[in-house]
Amino acid sequence: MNSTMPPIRTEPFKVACSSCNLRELCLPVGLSRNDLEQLDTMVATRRSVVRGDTLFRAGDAFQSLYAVRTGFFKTCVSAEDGRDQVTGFQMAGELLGLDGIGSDRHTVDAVALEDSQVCVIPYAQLEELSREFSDLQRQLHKIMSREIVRDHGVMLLLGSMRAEERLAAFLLNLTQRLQARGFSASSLILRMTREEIGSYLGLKLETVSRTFSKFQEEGLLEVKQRQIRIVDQDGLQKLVNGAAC
Amino acid sequence: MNSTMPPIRTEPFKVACSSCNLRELCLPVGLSRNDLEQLDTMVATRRSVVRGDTLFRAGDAFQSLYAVRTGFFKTCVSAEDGRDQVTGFQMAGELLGLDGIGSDRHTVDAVALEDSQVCVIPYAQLEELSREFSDLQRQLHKIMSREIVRDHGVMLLLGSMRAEERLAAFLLNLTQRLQARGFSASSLILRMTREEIGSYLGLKLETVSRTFSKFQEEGLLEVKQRQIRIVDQDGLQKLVNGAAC
DNA sequence: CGCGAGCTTGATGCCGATCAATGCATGTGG
DNA sequence: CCACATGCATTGATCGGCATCAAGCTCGCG
Repeated sequence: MNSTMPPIRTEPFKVACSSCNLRELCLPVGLSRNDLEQLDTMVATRRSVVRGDTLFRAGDAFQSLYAVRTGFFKTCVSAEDGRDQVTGFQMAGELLGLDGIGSDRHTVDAVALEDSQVCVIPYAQLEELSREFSDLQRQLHKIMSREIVRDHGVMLLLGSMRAEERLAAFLLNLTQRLQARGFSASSLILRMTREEIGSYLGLKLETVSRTFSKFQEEGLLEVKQRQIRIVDQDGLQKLVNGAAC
Repeated sequence: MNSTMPPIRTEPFKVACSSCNLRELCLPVGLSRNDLEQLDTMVATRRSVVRGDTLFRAGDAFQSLYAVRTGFFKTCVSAEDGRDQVTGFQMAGELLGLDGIGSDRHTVDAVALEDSQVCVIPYAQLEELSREFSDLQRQLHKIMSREIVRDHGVMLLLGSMRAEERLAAFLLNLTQRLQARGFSASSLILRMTREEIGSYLGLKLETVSRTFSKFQEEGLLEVKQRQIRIVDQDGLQKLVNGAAC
């Protein structure tokens, strides 16, 4: 494994956080003008990852965090026996690599589901800078804490929801995050396969497919391959809340 | 909810991290003499929680982290409809409350499964101190990152393992942590009910019970209510790795 | 001593996995 | 431009693991 690394393309031209249109969603949230300019000095490079390539793999040395600038990623853990589990999907403004801090090695694979760009955030510098700027420190801590809380939500989903509830929760979460980025709340194109959705939700791809079909029959969704239109958002929400009981 | 808070018992006598026998497992790992003394000034109080009581509840304002000094806790998230999910079990040296940083409110309930004591770590002070002492900062980040990694492991378990594998993984994890604290690697007393184990593992209590019985029949364990003796650790390990396939 | 919380065990049923076939979209080479 | 391959999605039939329902059992404790 980790045999032949593909050449890493970095683009070291100026990509200021302070003028990034994602600054209200990304690491810079809540930072002052001054703090932002400090961030700019640190986040000096981007990196492009083509669809299907990995940004990093489990076992790789941990150096940097990555903020998704454009595109879409999944992260997977895998057990020795080959089983693997998608642990999350990341879109613009979301951070990748937090798992690596604890052991100086990444513990998941991060795979681009479409051609993507990330901002490289050298971790040593981030730690240093966050010692100086308490707002940055606070923001970093919040992001990590929220990741923990998100994971707890996934555990609840995996541990106690049924297939329909899981898929409904997944779709609502996805649209909510897309909406925060200015996309439609009701219409989306899935970046991932049925199998990847299934892995994330603890279901087999056939079950995901059947559940999509069921939702369509019930008038909750319109499904055409990866194009999804949400027809009855409240209906989905009720499923998640278990109001059916 | 949160109706009548029980009186909070704090014991403000000196409980120095620098002389704590958990310092190799807890927040102070890897800190220098000097850093440790700084920690001492901050972690000034303990709090006792009797079995069945909550240390904090979802929705409570977040003020402090807590390090388990003695005893045993579980943390639970709950959905609106009442379903709840145990997200973890915490023993001596482990930190509680990280979930609260992101939103200034706790998002889980922390319940003592036996009479317990925790060290109170005022979070504002911890942030401040960790700006000054980079080793402390690094340690805090590592702890948060490891929590994320742990959660990913639970997702893998919940998403792709079968009942026997889940229980085997759970037991091995538990004994490993107990062993790190100087307890036997092969003999333990469960602090939680079958139902709580089931909630953590995404199983019903009957399934947990049956699986214990099965393990006993197969000569992997001796089970007498909550007293467990691990007879064949390798056998359990093989189950987890899916080597049975 | 008897009550009750928690545990065990059995019988049955259902949800989602598995196995298998077909359909649909995209891309590639003749 | 068509023929075919390939990857992904859908749908059906069947199976199995775990949930559910329902009794007893154990043990600690008032």
